[in-house]
Amino acid sequence: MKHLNKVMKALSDTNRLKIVKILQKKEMCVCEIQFCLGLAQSSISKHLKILEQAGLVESRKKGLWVDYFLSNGEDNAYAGYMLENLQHWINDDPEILDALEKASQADRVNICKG
Amino acid sequence: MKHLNKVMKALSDTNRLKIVKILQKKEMCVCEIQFCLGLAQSSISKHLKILEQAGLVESRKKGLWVDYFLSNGEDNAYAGYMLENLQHWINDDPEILDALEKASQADRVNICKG
DNA sequence: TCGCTATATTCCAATATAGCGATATATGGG
DNA sequence: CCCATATATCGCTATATTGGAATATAGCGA
Repeated sequence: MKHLNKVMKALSDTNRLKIVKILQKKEMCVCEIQFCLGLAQSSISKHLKILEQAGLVESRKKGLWVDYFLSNGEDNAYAGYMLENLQHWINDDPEILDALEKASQADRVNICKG
Repeated sequence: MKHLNKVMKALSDTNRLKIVKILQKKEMCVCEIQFCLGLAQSSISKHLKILEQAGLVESRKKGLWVDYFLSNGEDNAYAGYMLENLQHWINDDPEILDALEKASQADRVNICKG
């Protein structure tokens, strides 16, 4: 039950739902995600940690940047099922659409280094 | 997104997960659920209200008792999907098994009235 | 090594949540 | 109407969560 509980807690925050939805489009670094959501950098980092510990996302260091992407569900089966569900869910929500729109504009080179 | 968020929040508590799992077996009144979980009656009532407002459970007055049962998902599609998922999830968890065992013994006439 | 930058962590304030006891509400029986 | 019972609500405390500013860490280039 612990694994399921972690997944549910991770997905019970709207900002983390937004992160999952934009990562469905492409993998992103922290500053790109920050650009999409408009929260402080530390808040994004914390949300990503919660998602990572629930087995929903994984990360890969790429020089200075850390790329986050959706997990394949190997680590936590419940996470895999929920990610599959979320492919089809809340695609019409205005806040999600807004975040996705920003995600399509997000480019780490323009966002950072300034 | 609000509907999904309510469902996720409702399912992000282990006691509420237990309630959903035991209601999969049979509908129950508040005192029977209380017997299965071992929480105060007011706490059970509050959990049930949260589950109800998320569209996961419904209730039916039956004299002094109020029977709670799983929703059919008409009210909130996300609730319906999650209830379907939960049919297959955490069935081997020891805490769930314990609650289910208690549920099979629970009989409102013995539990209440003194 | 030194600085610059991207990310992680720590600390703190504000708010939300879970739990319980006490009380209120509602129903059925006498 | 009055009492007993089942459930809901209120008031409170302890804990968890969220968010941000400040700081620490890590990698890159000069």
